[in-house]
Amino acid sequence: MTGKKDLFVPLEPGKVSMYVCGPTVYDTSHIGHARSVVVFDVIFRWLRESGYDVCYVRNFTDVDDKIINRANETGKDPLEISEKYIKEFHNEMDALNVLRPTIEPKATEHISDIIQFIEMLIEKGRAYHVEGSDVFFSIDSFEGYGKLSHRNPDDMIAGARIAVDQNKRNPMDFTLWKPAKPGEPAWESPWGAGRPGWHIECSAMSNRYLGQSFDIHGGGKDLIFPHHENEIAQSEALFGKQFVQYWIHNGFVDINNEKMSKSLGNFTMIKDVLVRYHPEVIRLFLLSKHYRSPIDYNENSMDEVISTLDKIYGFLDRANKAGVPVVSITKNKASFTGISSGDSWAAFKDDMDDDFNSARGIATIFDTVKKGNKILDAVRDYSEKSSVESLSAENIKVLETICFDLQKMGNILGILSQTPGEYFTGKKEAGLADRAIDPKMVDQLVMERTEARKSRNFAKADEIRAMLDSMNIILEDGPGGTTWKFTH
RNA sequence: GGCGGCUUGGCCAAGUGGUAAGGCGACGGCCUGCAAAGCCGUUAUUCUCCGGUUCAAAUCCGGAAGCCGCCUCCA
Repeated sequence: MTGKKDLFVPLEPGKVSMYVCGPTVYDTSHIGHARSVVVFDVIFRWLRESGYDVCYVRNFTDVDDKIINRANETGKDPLEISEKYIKEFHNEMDALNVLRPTIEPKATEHISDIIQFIEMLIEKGRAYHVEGSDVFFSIDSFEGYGKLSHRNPDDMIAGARIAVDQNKRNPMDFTLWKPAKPGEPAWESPWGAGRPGWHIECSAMSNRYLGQSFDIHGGGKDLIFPHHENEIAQSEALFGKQFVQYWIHNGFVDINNEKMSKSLGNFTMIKDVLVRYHPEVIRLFLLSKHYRSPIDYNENSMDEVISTLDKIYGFLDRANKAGVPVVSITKNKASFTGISSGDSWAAFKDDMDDDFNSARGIATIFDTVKKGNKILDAVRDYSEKSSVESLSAENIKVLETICFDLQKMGNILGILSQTPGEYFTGKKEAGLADRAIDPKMVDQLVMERTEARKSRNFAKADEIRAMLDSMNIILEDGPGGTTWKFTH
């Protein structure tokens, strides 16, 4: 509300109530939806990690003009449309390793809450019903209108782009309830059969689950006006107290430096991105910039993030092979009992405590990986046996802490959910499938090269390596033998 | 027209008063038969420009330029 960073103090000690505007389920979700969801997923995870009992509500708008239009276009039932896209949304978010919110309410399941809310607004003189038309919220009845978006209603040229409904007392008044046309989804109400306007559902549902006043409200930047402004007006006009303590708005995802738009035809859907990239690459990318800034989706950036994730898993793999047990914390919490976190985790905590600065958190991950690699390098001479004994007990302990810290950080960002073995095997399989390469053939060539190297026939060895290189395969001669991987 | 934001090395990107994190790339070195990976070092005397405040500014204030978003459905 201040437009600045403020110290976070929840309304109720130890508890956080958070409401985030979810999607209108009329179409496939795009990368921009993914950013919002992933950003708030990390915020949710971090608040929980910080010891708060978090009630996280994210709604589905499942009744709306766009859904009705889509239904008319396809000849399907609106409910069928919304169900289809809710399911799709869930599948994609699961793939992105997004935790389910505490509650995911749907507008259509809260019609009576909405009607009651509107009735109370009318009673208080904050809303009015125009016979044969909509119920409108009267912005003149609410003094603070425009305080979130810093707009003065008088300055806004209402109706500059669309015709103003002549029934409105003030051109800026917005719809709370609108009558249904024949065939449209409708619910009985004191104002006839109809359906809710867009903004009212969030006021009604947040009130239902979080109360008249709650801690955090989030959503995309574009929702600031009019959506969130209108929510404030509705809720504060009715309850007379501050609606939300802290507003969090995430920035947009651009595609090759252009805004996603229908006219440019550059809508980038989550499912398409998931085909191209590992889910954790997508998450890491979405978190590589501060959540408030715009982020640009392009091939170059994605390639960079691939290297990033490879580097982190690469270290875990190295540590694992050197005898430091590495298991995924998300899958195996119990095995981490008894290990305490170290300096790296403390640094990461500072990063995240400062307005959820995931970009800085990722830098801390790099520092941590470097620290670990350094230790492994220092004992490399002894690593030929690649056994636990080659590392001193002290080193193992340090490395254990480093790996534990990394797992904890990964668990907040929603990455490192695989073991390094699973990760690299998965990558290899994806590469093989993409390129239609037979792994047996690769293994055969690698073996031949190993033989050639043994007999010091380096010319032949290099020839084989060049051949594999042309198939985008890179060899790594390590203490445990030669391994290979795809360049991306 | 109104409102808000952004401008940091070749690229990506942290950094809201104390003397420029991190990543990618590039170059040099260690390691290697040669590589790869990893590690070490180098790569912005300077943060779009011009003024001002301050002992001290990328960070605060004023002005200019460029870019972007919102004001209509939009994450």
